[in-house]
Amino acid sequence: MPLSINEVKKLLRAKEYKLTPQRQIIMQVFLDIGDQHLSAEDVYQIVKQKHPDIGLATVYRTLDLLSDLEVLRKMDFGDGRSRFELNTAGTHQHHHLICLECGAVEGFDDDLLDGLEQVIAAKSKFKIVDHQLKFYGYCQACRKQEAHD
Amino acid sequence: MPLSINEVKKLLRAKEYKLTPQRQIIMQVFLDIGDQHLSAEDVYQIVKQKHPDIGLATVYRTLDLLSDLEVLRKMDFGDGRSRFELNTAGTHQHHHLICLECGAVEGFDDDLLDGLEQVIAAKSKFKIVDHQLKFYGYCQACRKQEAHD
DNA sequence: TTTGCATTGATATTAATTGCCATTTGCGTT
DNA sequence: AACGCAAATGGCAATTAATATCAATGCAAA
Ligand SMILES: [Zn+2]
Ligand SMILES: [Zn+2]
Ligand SMILES: [Zn+2]
Ligand SMILES: [Zn+2]
Repeated sequence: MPLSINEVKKLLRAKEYKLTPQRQIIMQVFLDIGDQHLSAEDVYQIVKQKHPDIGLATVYRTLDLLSDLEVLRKMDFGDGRSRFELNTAGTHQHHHLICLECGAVEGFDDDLLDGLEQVIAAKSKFKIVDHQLKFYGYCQACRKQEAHD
Repeated sequence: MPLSINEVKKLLRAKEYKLTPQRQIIMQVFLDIGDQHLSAEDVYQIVKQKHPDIGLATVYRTLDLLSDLEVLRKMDFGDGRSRFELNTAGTHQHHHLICLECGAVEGFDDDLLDGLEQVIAAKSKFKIVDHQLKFYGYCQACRKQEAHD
């Protein structure tokens, strides 16, 4: 659970990576922005405001690197681009509600599935290490505007 | 639950669509091939063997059309392309195991989540209409070759 | 047969991501 | 402080899935 840049630095060092200024800048975006799901382009636009000389390729590389370190979590909500968020709670407890109307994504943490992995593992030959649960529906704003009930 | 071409024809007719030869050929791939998850390119390659004059665009269009009719189900397993499968059992009961080593995908049907939607809906402001559950791990073949236990 | 309209197939286009490579940077060693 | 070198960067080309475009085709009704 990396809460600070220093903890990220330790994780990088442990795998012989450096905490470059660019990596620090990109990491800071996620530490600042809170509970949001950003695409690579999102991050690029935010970062460019204060650091116009950063490259898009570096953003992609850094997001992948931080995902490998499990500092970030790479997700796909079906809109054709990957999205990234801070991996604070363990992956297992974090799930998503996705609005079919406007695409809004809301995260929530719950461990209701923890027992389920063993049940599934017993029925199959898989060694399960992770899971991902997404709910699709209509958010409150869209429910008010259209008749989705 | 469309088991036959005729049932698909009815569903198409109900929405003013025709069962063209191309659509029938593409649909037949899924009826023949059983429990697999095919990309548009996969379908295109299979279909081209006996019908070399079919176009890739038509494959894409037909897969989208059949997904709209809920004859097929469009899925994403994180390998950068959409995959399609017969939508026999309801979507709600169909889930997937994905091998992190070789990418193999295994489907299984289970209704263990049916009660969960209400629990989540109660905690959030979403009107939930669907969900998707994926498990990640290592398939039997990969477990034998590498030490993943 | 003629007209209208959905469908098709070839091709161009879009958009996210990755690959490539010359240049720069961080950092340990002199 | 200057050096050497691998790692990292930035700009841009290349790739790739998917979509858009559009002329040609085919079917169905009049
Ligand atoms: Zn919404
Ligand atoms: Zn989230
Ligand atoms: Zn495997
Ligand atoms: Zn399946």
